Amino acid sequence: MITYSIIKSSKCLVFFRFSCNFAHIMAIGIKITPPENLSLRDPQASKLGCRIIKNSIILIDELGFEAFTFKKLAKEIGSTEASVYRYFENKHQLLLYLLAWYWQWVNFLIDINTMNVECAKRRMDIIVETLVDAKRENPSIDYVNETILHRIIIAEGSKAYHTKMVDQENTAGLFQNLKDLNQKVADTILECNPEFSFPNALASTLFEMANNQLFFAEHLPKLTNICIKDGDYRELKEMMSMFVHSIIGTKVV
Amino acid sequence: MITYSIIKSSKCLVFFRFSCNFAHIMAIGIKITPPENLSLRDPQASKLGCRIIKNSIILIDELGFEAFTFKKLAKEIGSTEASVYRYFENKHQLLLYLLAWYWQWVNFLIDINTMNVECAKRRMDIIVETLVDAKRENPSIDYVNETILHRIIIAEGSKAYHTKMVDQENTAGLFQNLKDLNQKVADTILECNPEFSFPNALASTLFEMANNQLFFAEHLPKLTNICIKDGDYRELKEMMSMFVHSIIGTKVV
DNA sequence: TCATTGCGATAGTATTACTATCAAATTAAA
DNA sequence: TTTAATTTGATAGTAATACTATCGCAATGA
Repeated sequence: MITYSIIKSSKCLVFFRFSCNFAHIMAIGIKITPPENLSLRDPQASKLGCRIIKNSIILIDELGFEAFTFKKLAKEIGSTEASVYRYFENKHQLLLYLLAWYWQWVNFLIDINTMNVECAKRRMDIIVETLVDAKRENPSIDYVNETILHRIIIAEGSKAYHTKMVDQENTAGLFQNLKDLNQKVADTILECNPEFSFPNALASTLFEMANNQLFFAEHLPKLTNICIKDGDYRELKEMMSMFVHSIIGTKVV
Repeated sequence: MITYSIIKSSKCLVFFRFSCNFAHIMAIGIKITPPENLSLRDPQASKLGCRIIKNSIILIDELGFEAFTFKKLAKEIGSTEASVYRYFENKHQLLLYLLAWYWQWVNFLIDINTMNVECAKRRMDIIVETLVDAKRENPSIDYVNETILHRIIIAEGSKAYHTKMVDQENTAGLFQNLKDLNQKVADTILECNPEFSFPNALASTLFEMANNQLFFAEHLPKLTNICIKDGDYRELKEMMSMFVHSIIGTKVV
């Protein structure tokens, strides 16, 4: 369950005064809390912890997950390796933490983006848009750059579960946020067509598809027909929307 | 271009005598040749090279790619780390070699499985089946266990391109076999519906989907509706077939 | 103000990911 | 069949990684 809370800040209040359009209400904030066993202590509860989060996102994006080390991170934030290890057991746990954050964040974005949208087909399209382009920033948390985090998800996301510890980690609940997100999308698919037999499989395919096609468009263009220029993701959104509605045989109400 | 050749061996000739059904002609062999720059020297040209291939497949499957090292491999085959390094620059290159092998192998399997099948829709279904269940073994090469290799592809395949060197490696042609395979599937999609706009994107989605759904079925069942028991992949094949034909709007001729 | 906790500093270990060298063994060429 | 070239095994060594352990100071909170 996600809890919503209004964050107070002068900047946000200004936005409130100028617009009632959801897309501009920057004052809606959310406290994201990855599972407790994804860190040795809550990084959001201390300054060092927040610096670890913030700079690990930047550094993983910059170096790639393989070349990223706690030593380099410590140097970057002017701390020590040992201090970083007090927050996370290892870099894999840190990656899982960031992913859990992201999954929860997308879940929240879907909630606010689909709020008050009656038509299930339209909600499905909004979900696709959100998966492809989860770029809205959370104004209440300045130590997470959602745009860079999204790049990490695209490039490194699948490494979260492609390990020998998957089963163990899954049992420990470390993928709960991903499963919640999957279920939310699956439920919307079922609303489009209650007879559809594979809602969860389609939902997970959509996640992977969004990330992979973005990755291919940039790095292996022969594997896609999508072209992304100037941050315009419309082509991918339209393709995915077309795929989804073809598969589930959405009937427009 | 793949070259086909008949391999002679007593075992294979026996099969020849008993059956003319393609599924049982085990005497069709294929020499698979990954790009030259995927190894420092051709491992298939020496005994040690073949032992490296054979046992790296077994060991990666056993330990997972992260825990797999050349030292452990050397110990396994009774050789030395330095000797393994004479064949492959590092374990990432070895993984790429194995994947290139696999992609070429699946390409070949699609060729023989769809041989003489006129109907494009039927060929598409055979492609889906082959992607999901590339389990036929190549009798002419005993140092590659295709079944175990398939497990590696499912568990580690995406790590091939999720690195900071993708662009460089792609320029060097290391993903050519994957792109060829993708193009073959894309061409068949276009045969089903010449108007279809996203053949390559759908093809790459099918590859990822086959592997991911198999992985989820085993490790993260909440992310799929597919259930695999006793090696029966029919449910996945049927789901994917349904997805494909819904998307491309196949017309049965 | 006293106890706890967090942090920085330093040290140390086993493993990883290589590179280099040399001699013995094997293979290919003459 | 001898010679030359190549391939391997054996050993050594290095820089980096992935940690673990200890200590004392500083901030915090009860």
